[in-house]
Parts: sequence; C-alpha cells; structure tokens
Amino acid sequence: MVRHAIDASDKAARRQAILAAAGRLFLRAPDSLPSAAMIAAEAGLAKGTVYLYFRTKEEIFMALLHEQRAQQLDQVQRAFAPGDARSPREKVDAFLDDYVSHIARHPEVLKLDALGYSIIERNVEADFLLASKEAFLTAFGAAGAAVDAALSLPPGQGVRMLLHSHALTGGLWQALDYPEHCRELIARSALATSALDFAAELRAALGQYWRSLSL
Amino acid sequence: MVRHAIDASDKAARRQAILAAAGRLFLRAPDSLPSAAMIAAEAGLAKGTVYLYFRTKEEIFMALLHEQRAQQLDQVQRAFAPGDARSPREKVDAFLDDYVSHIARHPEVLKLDALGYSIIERNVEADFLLASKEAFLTAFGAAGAAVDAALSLPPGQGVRMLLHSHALTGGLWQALDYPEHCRELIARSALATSALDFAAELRAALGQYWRSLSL
Amino acid sequence: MVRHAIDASDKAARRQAILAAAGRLFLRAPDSLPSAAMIAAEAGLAKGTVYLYFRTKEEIFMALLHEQRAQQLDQVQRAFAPGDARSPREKVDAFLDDYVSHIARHPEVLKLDALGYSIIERNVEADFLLASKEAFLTAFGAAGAAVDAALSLPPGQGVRMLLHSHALTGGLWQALDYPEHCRELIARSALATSALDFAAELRAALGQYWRSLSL
Amino acid sequence: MVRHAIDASDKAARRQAILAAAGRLFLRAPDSLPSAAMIAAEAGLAKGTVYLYFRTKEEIFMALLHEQRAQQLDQVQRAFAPGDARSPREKVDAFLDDYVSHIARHPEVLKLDALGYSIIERNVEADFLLASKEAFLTAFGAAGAAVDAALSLPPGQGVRMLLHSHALTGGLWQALDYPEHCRELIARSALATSALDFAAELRAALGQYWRSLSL
DNA sequence: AATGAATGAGCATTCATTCAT
DNA sequence: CATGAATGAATGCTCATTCAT
Repeated sequence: MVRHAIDASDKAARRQAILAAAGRLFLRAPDSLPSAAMIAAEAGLAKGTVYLYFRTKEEIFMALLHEQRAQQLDQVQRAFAPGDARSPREKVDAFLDDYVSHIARHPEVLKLDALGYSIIERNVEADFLLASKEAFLTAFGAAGAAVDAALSLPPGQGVRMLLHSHALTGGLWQALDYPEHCRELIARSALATSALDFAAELRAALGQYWRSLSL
Repeated sequence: MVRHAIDASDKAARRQAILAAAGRLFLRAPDSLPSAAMIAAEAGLAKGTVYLYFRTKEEIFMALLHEQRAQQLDQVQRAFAPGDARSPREKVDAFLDDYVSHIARHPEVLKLDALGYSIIERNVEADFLLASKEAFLTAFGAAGAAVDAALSLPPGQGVRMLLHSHALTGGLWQALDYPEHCRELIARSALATSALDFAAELRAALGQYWRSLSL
Repeated sequence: MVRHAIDASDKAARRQAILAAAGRLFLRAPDSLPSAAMIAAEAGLAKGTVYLYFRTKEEIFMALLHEQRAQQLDQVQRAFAPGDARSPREKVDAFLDDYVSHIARHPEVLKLDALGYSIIERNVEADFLLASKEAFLTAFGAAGAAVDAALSLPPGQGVRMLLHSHALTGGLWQALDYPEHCRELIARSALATSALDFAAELRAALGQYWRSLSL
Repeated sequence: MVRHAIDASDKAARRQAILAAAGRLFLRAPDSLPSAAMIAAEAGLAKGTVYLYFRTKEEIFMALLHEQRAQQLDQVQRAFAPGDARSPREKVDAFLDDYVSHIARHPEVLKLDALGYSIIERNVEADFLLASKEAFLTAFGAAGAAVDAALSLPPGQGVRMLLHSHALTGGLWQALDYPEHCRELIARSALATSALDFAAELRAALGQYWRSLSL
C-alpha cells in the first residue's frame, strides 16, 4: 500500500502524479482517453485512489489540458515581457520559432485540445468546468494584453491574433495529421508538395499572418 | 413493416435516409457517434436494416463526411468556374460569402470533420477508407486547380489556400464553439468583443487571408 | 430467378439440392451449422426459398442426419443380406472394413451425429422429430435382425452390437479428434503411441468386440 | 452488494461458486453454453464480477471440464493404487462399479465432454488451453500407468483401456440420451429391451471389455 | 413459387464508478 | 487514506425467420 498523503503538499504531489501518469498514457496512444484502470496502474495507485483526487476521469484530462494551456500562455508572456529591447519583429520571430518547435515536439497538446471540446467536457461538473475556463480566459486576456503592449497594437488585437494562431494551429494539424497508412496515398496526390510537413507549413503560415498584422 | 426498397433508386433513397438520420442525431449531440440503435430508430427502421446498407456504424459517418466534403468542393468549383467575367476580387468575395454562410448554417460539417479521421476511421474497412480518401484528394486537387486558373495563381497555390482556409475554419470553430452554458462567462471576458460571432470572425480572417495572397 | 418447381418431383429435387448444399457446407466447416444465408447461396436459391422446403434451419440438418444414418443401415443390410455363402467371420470382417473405411472417409457423419442430439433437435417441431426418429428406429431394428439372422445370434443381440459399435465409433472419434494445434502436444504425451490414428484404433477395437461376441 | 472476497481462499471460493453455477445451468439445458448473464445471475453476482475470475465465458466451461476430468482420473488412481491386496478382478469390478455410478449421478460430465473440444475451445486463450490440456494428458498418462502396474499389463495398455472406456461411455450416452419426450417412442421400438437403462448397459459393456483384456 | 428486404431478439464484454474492507 | 472487488449500464453486430413484392 502506498504511503498515505497526509498534509496538503503530499496531496498536491499525488494529484500531480496522477496527472503525469494520465499525460504519459495519453501521449502513448492519443486516439482516445486511457481508462481509469490504466491511469491508476501507471501512477502506481489503486483504482479507487484516483477517485479521491478527481471526481471523474474526464476531470483529469480537463486539468491536464488546463495545465498545458497555462504553459503556452506563459510562453507568450515571456516572449512579450515588458522591458525588452528587441524590435517587434525580433520578438515575433523568436516567439513563433519557440511556439512552433514546442508544438512540433509536443503534438499531444493538440490532440488533447482537439478532444477537449468534444469529449472531455462531457463528464465534468459545471463548477470545475467554469473554474477552469475562467482561469483560462483570464490568462488568455492577460497574454493578449502583453502582446498589445509589446507590439504597440490597439487593445484586443493581441487576443485576436493569439486566437487565430491557435485556430490555425489546431486546424492545420488536424488536416495534416493523417494516419501512417495514408501517407503513401497523399504523397501521390495534389497535396504532395506542400502538405506533409506540418511544422514548416505552420511556421510559414503564422509568420505571414503575424507580419501582415503587427509590423 | 417498412416498404421494401426493391429497385436501385429506392435503395439509394433508403441509404440517404439513414445518412440523414445519422446526421440529424450527430448534430443534436456531437460529443460522440450516436449508437446504431438510435440511428435505426431515427430512420424508422430496424437495427438490422441499417446493416444492409452499411457494413459498420463508422462507415455511415465516413459516408456522411465524404458527402459533405464533396459538396464543399463543388461549391469551390462553381465559384471559380472558367468563363466567368467577374474580377478575381469579386469571385473571391462571392465565394467566401457563400462558404462562410454555408458553414454557419451547417456546423455539423465541422463537427464531423473534427471527429473525422481520429474516431471514425477505426472501424472502417480499408477498401472503403481508401476509396473515400482517394476520391476526396482527387476532388481537392481539382478544386485547387480551378482556383489557380480563376485567379491566375502559380500551380499548387490554390490547393494550399483551400487547405489553410479549411484549417482556419476548423480551428476557429473549435476555439469558439463553447457550449451554451459558457456563453455568459465568455461575455464577461477578454474575448467578449470579438469572439462570440464565429461567422463574422471567420469571414474577416478569411477575407484578409485570401486578399493578401491572391489579389 | 430460379425455375419454378411445379410438380412433386421438381419439388423433391429442389429439396435434395438444399440438403446437398447444406451437407457440402457442413463438410467444409463442421464446427457449427452453416447459416441459412450460406445454405441458400450454396444452393443457388434465395433465402426465402429455403423456408418453403424446410421449416427451420435445424430441420435441414436433421434430414441430412437421417439420410446419413439410413445409408449406414443400408450398408449393414447389404453386408448381412440373406443367401450369402460366406462364413460369419468373413461377413463381419468385410462389414467392419467397409464401415471403418467409410467413416474414415466421411467424418462429417460423426460430426453431425455429435451435434445431433445436442444442437440440432432444439429447433425442430415435434412431429418432424418423432417421424425421423421412428423411421430410424424401425430401420435400426431391421438391421439388427439382419445381423442376428446372418450370424445366428439370439434376437436383440445384433441391435445391441450395432449400438455399441456406433457408440464406440462416436466416442473414440470425439476423444481423438484433436484440433490441429494440439497434435504436437499429444505427440509428446502418453497417448502418443496409440491414439493418433483414429481409423486403425477403431478397426482394432471393433474387430475384437465383434469377434468376442459373435464368432 | 455481495461480500468482498479479499483473501485468496475467499477468491477461490467465489471462483468455485461461479463454476458451480455454470455447471448447474449447463446441466439444466445442455444444448448450449448458458449466457454470461445467466451464469452471473445464478451465482448471485453481477455480470462484470464473473469477468474478474474468468477471462471469457468459455474459459469457465473449460475449467469445469478440466475439474471433472481431474476427478475422474483421481478415481482411477485411487482404484488402482499400489499396495492393495485385492485381486485384479476385484479391483476392476470395484472401479467399474464406482465409475459407472459416478457417471450416472453426474451426467453433466458427459454433456460437457460432448461439447468439449468443439465449442468451448473457440474463445479460450492459447496459454490457458495448452496448460489445461497438458495437465490433463499428464494425469491421463499417470492413471494409465497405475492401471498397468495394478493389473500387470504391458506398458501403454492401461492408457488405451481408459481411452476406450471413455469413448464407449461418451458414445453410449450420446446414443441413449434421448430427450424426455422420445422415451415413449423408444419403448415401443426394437431398442426397447436393452437400451433405456444407460447405466446398466454401460456397466455390462465395460465389464466385458475389461475382463477380455485384463484378466 | 421465388425473391430478398426487413426484422429484432439475443449476447459477450468493457469500464467508469462505488463501497466494503 | 488506500484498496481493489463488485457493479451494471451500455453497445455493435449477427442471423433465423417473416413477409411485401
């Protein structure tokens, strides 16, 4: 039997352990949400224990999604932090490079995001859902404001640019993430020239978009 | 008992009825694919009858998705048909108006697309899958070529623009399609000004994108 | 559409065609009863047509079983027909040789027999069942009497010998008919020396049995 | 909710309870394997619980069959245990009396055996299947050797006698196990004198067989 | 008589969640 | 707190049989 988590920090750590286990499993097979049994096993806990920390399986992935989004917004904040002597152009390029390479290395972010609104929300209590979303919207607004400030944009423009970038990222990934066995088919088609390299395609599209709007 | 579908046109009609029933149900609850039992009931048929027309449940939704995409590509072909005296600018504007309003009226297209290649494919025979995809890729390439011709673009540009537009559409919809009970929350947030009207947001973004690349 | 069977002989022929089709299919995969759809297809008829000639699927196989048994009993009658100058010993040996070689060439007889009492009877109307069994019991008694007469046995002995032989045949076959993938396992076991050759084993056991009782 | 089976003995008991329930149901309607739902209900458990103890429905019956066979072979070992002063004849008679009366009281053994390797095996994992068969073959060989020793038979003779006895038992039971509603019919037929009493018929046939070979 | 479209009961198995220990 | 045994709703698909044509 696992050590009892008595004080708050123990409990937070155990919660994190469950999240990490869920993330690992999802990364391994992102077609669907891993079962509660698998999450428990991966975390080295009993099935019942998981339900001491989360009310439903979906709440776990909702929390995971929330965490990932928070990290992405942190990245925005760092990229456009005040008191930075670089030119807007440099800031944007650096940000987009980071952003795209991070996405390319962690495609599970996109998978979770895609499942997000269609599957995960189903089995989550309203209070949890609203709290998560509220936190996200707040952080999202703050990140947009940071962009506005760094690039001298009119208020609201940054938020919209982040939104569009997110949309293009998700949509492009979805359109290009063909399963392995379709690759050959596509290679012979009209999409052949451009579409196979998601990261390059995304970087180019975002570069053009940000340049046209902000510089 | 339902009237027997004897000749080919009766059978095609019944197939369409099943597709329509499946589409209706999916639109009503796009969290997941409706059960085979529900589809049959919605179509006014017995469960077994559905399996006379489709081999698996997923094949139904694959067919639905295929149909919707074919319609969208037809729309492209019509919008950029040769022998059209309008200016490129007029063609693009007309196309985008049509496209966005069609999407706004038929959001199930996007919902199916979102599930699309991740869930539906699972239980579809390879022959059906490849035939569908091949047909789609062919039509996609043709539509891109029509765009190239109508707007005097270098070859391949049209395909890429369609792809990006599709991606932006899907991603934006995903980002903005909050469930009903979240609306109020968003209205009070930083997204308030822009984000609530998916159609307007999409139209603006696409307008800018196509203008910057084609005119 | 198939030619209509108008007179009685046409109908009997069609009935036989269905039986033959069922037999062929069962022979091909004797693990279970072929489906009604397969029988119809194999007979070149529509599904519904089969049900004009038999009330249930099981009735088909019941009729098939009945036919096979009638053939076996015919064989007995021929082997021990009156006015035969051979010695009892010769008659018995010749009969057993024929019997075993026939069984060895048509193991589906045994498969049907084995299914017979456990599965086939389930879905057969009482009238058909009793008529079949009565016919069989009558023929069985007659065959036994022929044995009695040919071998100068007390009345009833022949019936019992046929019964025991049938029992040993079915039981031995069942015990020795291991699926392919078990062969290797058995070859390494205590059964290795004797048990793998069903026909030889059966011939020896029956030879000893008949000799000890009849000669 | 049922008492939780915590320690190993509780769990073994629950497993046995499921086996017993399955056996009871099968005995009641040996046409086919009872459904998983029925087994659970008969055992007073929920459907899911059954699958905590067995991987598939067929595995239940495989285990049941294995258990019954093990018991029968134990009976052989006890009957022919070394250091027994009785004469071979006495040993054989005692064994056969026990054997036949046991069979007569537990006909489900035969019914399971009849279905045995044709239906049950279908849905059983290879590991379980091979382990069961290997255990059985080993025990079978050992029992045969015990017979050889007790009756001073040449090596391999005992195994063969057990095999033939098993075969005759199964075959005779199959031939004589008419469903209730056929009894009257048979009583009026040529089988009337002998065939209705399975146990007596079997005892006589086995007695003659063992005497002719071993004494 | 022949057809084959329509029917719908039947079933093994999974898995999120609960709760006795 | 932790456990893991128990639960039972949920579901795609088959196939014998019927019946409209």
